[in-house]
Amino acid sequence: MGGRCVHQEGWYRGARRLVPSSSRSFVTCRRMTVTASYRPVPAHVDLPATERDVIALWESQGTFDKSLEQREGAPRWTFYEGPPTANGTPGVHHVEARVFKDVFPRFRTMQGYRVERKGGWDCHGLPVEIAVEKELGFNGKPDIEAYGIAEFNAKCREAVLRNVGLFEEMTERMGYWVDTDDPYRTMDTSYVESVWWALQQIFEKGLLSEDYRVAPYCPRCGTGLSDHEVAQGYETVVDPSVFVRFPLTSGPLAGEASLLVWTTTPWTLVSNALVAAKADVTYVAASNGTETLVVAEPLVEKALGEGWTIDARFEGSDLEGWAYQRPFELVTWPDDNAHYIVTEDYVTTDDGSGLVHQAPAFGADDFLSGRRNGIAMVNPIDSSGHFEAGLDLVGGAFFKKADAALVADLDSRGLLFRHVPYEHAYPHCWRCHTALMYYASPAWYVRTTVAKDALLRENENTAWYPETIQWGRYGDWLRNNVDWALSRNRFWGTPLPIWRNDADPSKLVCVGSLAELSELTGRDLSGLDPHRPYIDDVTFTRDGEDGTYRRVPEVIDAWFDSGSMPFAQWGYPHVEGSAEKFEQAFPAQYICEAIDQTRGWFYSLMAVSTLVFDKNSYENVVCLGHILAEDGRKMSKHLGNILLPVPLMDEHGADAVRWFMACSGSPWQARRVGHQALQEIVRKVLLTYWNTVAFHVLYARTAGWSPADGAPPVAERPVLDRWLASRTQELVAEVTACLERFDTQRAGASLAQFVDDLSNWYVRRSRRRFWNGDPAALATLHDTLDVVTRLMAPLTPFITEQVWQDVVRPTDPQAAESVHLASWPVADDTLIVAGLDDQVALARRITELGRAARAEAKARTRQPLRRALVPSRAWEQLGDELRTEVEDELNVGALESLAGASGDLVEYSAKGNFRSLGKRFGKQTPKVAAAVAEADAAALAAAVADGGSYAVVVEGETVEVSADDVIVSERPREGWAVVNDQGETVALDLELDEALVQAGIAREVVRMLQEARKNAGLEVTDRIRVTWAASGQAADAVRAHTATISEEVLAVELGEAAPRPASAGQSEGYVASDEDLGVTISLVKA
RNA sequence: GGGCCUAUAGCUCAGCUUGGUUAGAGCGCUUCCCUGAUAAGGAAGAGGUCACAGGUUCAAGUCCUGUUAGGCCCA
Repeated sequence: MGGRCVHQEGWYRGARRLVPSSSRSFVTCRRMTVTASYRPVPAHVDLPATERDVIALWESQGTFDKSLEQREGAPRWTFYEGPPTANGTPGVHHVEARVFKDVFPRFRTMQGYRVERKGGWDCHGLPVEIAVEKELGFNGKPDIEAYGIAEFNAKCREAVLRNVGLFEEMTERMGYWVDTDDPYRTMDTSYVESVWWALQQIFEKGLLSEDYRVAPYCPRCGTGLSDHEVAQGYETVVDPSVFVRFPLTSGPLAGEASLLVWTTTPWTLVSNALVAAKADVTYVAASNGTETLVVAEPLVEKALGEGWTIDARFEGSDLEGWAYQRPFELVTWPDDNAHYIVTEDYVTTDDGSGLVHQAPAFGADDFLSGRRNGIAMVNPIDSSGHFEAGLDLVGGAFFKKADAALVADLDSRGLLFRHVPYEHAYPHCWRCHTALMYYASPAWYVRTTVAKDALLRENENTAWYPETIQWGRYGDWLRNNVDWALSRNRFWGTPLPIWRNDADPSKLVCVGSLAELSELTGRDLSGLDPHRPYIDDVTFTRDGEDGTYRRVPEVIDAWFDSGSMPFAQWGYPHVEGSAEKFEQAFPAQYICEAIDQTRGWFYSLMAVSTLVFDKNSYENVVCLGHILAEDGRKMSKHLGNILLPVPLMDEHGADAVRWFMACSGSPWQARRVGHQALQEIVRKVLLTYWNTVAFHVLYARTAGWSPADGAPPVAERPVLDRWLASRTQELVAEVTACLERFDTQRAGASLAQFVDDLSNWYVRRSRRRFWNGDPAALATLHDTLDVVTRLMAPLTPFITEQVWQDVVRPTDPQAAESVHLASWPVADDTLIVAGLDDQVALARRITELGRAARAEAKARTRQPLRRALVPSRAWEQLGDELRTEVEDELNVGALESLAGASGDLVEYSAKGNFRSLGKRFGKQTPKVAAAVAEADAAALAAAVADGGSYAVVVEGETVEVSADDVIVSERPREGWAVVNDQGETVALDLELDEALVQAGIAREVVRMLQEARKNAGLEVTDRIRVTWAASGQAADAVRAHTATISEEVLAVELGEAAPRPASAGQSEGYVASDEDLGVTISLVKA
């Protein structure tokens, strides 16, 4: 097999199975084909500008479409796009989720899967209505009705798509590949019909029903809210908290005492029906000399304060039936059954007085208690949240605004015991921020509680990232599942497709499509807009039945729309071909949103598909933490700390933003995004990678080398090549494993470390070989860049595409036309050399120590030293090749073993290796370690050196220790610069002779000339003519090293002469001089 | 009141699953070194009660319990 073999196209080759990579390796790459060479690459790159070019390239090549066409017939990896409501401008937090929605589909596509990415828009719902209302200056439902539902909904339809353009711009700019040409839209007729079909399924299972319930209700919006909407709207507010006297009118304390009742909603006192006590709590009648009050015993002090004496005790159950005088007589009560004490389990003694005021219309517990006790429903507040106009004191007042007047009135009548502001979290409408009422009204429910076991089962089978959500936050929510309040008394939503017989309200028909409706009505309604108000006009009768069927007025919760997207995006089951599409793409392998969707989309998806198909619609769900501003707070206009996504990407590049989202910190955690973090990514990751590419291209072009020219097999290349090849394969395995478990953080850390090693170790150490155009080095780096480019492609699709176009594609006719059409690398185990990475790590460790020793001895690196000594074990492990690397790096003549030095040069020390000793000796570990430390280290070192063991005595017992049990350090004695750390030692021989000094000077001169070359603006390949002037030792040194210096600086001539005076003839040469060195040079381009 | 998450250097964060000798990185600061790709790189220094208190263990940043503080969610 020929060809450049690192990447190979067609890992998936169109057959209906996955074909793993063949065993082609990049060991031998010889091909006779003449290949074009690398495209020139600028050393400095403008990343945002490059990204715009790449976007244009993708556009012109149709790359995204090709990434799907190429996988025609391949196994699918299904992704669902959670539809944003395009009802606002996109923010940086949208980028976060979209990065994750892009990375894994790209990765899986490269792995050979077909990953369809159908975009979608959430079109219905209150947010849209609110925005339109605001635009039209409306203030509630009556305004809308006056305006006309048809016109209003037309405005909503228009508003929804108004910001789509902004989302599309951001989507394109960040490189998120999603099909925005053919998105699903929840307002489309086919989508609505799918939702109807699902509701019909649920209806037929008896799980869709109407009930009176107390539910959170927004009086401004005039609709009930679902629990997950309520969940989003808690706000901390200060409410009046009042303790009120309810004088007793029956029972043993009648006329003598009052109940003390606590509430934070004084406006509900108008509708008080009952007081609840807890049966098994002790209540007391307490007096302070002027009055007697009844409270729960544990709360006496908290509720009443000091100075109260207890007159009598009662069990809660004793209180049952005692009547009291209600706090307000503002509303007439229809019967006599009210205003007495009942017992309820939900009463607690945590807060208040242990006596709870109940108003059945305004609390869930109150409602159930009222129903149990046959209490009439008294509700003086209309659906807009205002008290009935005719009432005294509060007539026409908005419920929240009535508190002050009511409290003042209680006070004036002597019923107010105490009034303190109370700060608590109270639910508000998540869109309009109006305080919610808990309000009894009829509503349609999906009986999700019936499916609770199935939901728990499906959750068990779903993989959550991070997994704590599964049975933590989300599982908790499922276990406390309540029925889904589905209906909304609104306008812009999927109409609830239930028609009720007006003669017999128990007769209901749930319609699953316009076709069914056509059949029922006997006229063709296939072209009907299924929205209000048109659908409201559709009525029908049925043979043999009296009355007319009319649609119920409600629309449904938009969350049900989004939860239906797995099938509704295809119009399933009505649209032709939708069944096949649905079956191919259900369930999804992957969805991803931020954590706020636990009770939103994650739930609605799971609930809908479990109810309809008895199966969850996603297998893996990634749940992201929120993005915060640089100051650690939420981004908000109010705080002025907003970063807009497109400008942010135009400044730093989308790749940097993507890398931040995917790889910086933990994605599950709330994270701070800021300019500094992004700049660091650009500098440390992206530019380091780019510079390595630029370096490679520069020297490959200089040498006229291209991959087709071939190179020796990897096994025959120098050690650093073998190391890099091995490390690259390990990187492939590591990054693949990380991405397969959705761990972008670790994948990013591995890649960043690799790029750093590549640039700052491999390339730096191998520069000389690149200057010389060594095919082994060039081939190694080329193949590595090819692999790492593909590994980085899902994370940073732009810069990798540019590199692909500059480096891989021009040099390989078989290369895919885009990196995103290339196949994912598969680790070639045959290239992995066991232990090599450790050896190289040791070499790097020793150079580190050597540098430290030089710094300590103030021996600058350019001054060659005769030799450095390292422990014998390290010396052996390194081998010849790596010893040479270390010698070069440290600028020493030779790296020698300490063991070879004369005996008194080395001092041994030994200490115990706790990890090893601990396993063997347990409790005795510290004693054995102490014995090792005290032993004769030289003898011990000698004994264990050859795999032998050494006996130490611990509390009279002899214990054998071997090499693994101890850490032996060798430490040279005086006259040496020594750095010793954790068993590794480097000793430098600091003695200089004339030859070394001269070599040092020569190297200074080289350095000087190189700098001069650079300052003179020469190309790296330019030859030069040099003249120099120096005296004494320096002159001797230059003379002695003329050949070396010339070679190093590409001088065709290096003559000793008086340089031209600086004042004259500067145009003919570049002059530099170093006073410390006593050398002046002058150079001209040859 | 309940659930979950977090607490490690001035700042941003790894490390905790699987306990091991002297707890790391980057940014910032100081002093050096190196540099014919680099907006880079390297060495040294300053900077840490690994939130606190118990416990398990020969050994705890890591495991267990409790507490405190912050965050998110729910009541």
